[in-house]
Amino acid sequence: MADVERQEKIKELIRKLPEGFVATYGDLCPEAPRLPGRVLKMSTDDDSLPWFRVVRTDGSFAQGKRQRRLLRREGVPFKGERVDMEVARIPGEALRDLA
DNA sequence: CGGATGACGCAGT
DNA sequence: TACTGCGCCATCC
Repeated sequence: MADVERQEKIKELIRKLPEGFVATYGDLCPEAPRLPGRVLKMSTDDDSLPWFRVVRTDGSFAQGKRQRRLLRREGVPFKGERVDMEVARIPGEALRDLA
């Protein structure tokens, strides 16, 4: 089942996200940008997943103030109401290189 | 089993 | 920057 594989890999990548940094849905799964979102939604009970470190390409995020608070608390750089992607983003490739 | 849905991305307007 | 349309894929109905 390649489908499950893909979803597990996404979770795996999310777990690698360091404090203070973020990745986009596209970074987690380029061939299906919507999948990461589905995965997170399906596992909102999984505490091991730093879901708030996953944001959109333009730096906006899906979980409003709640997510903003968690990000700021980690020192993630902002640009207005959006994350400063130039500084905080960890591209998909780089993320995979992290052990 | 076909169509709608969604924590999306991207190009075009 | 905002909104639109289209593509993407696993789930839902």
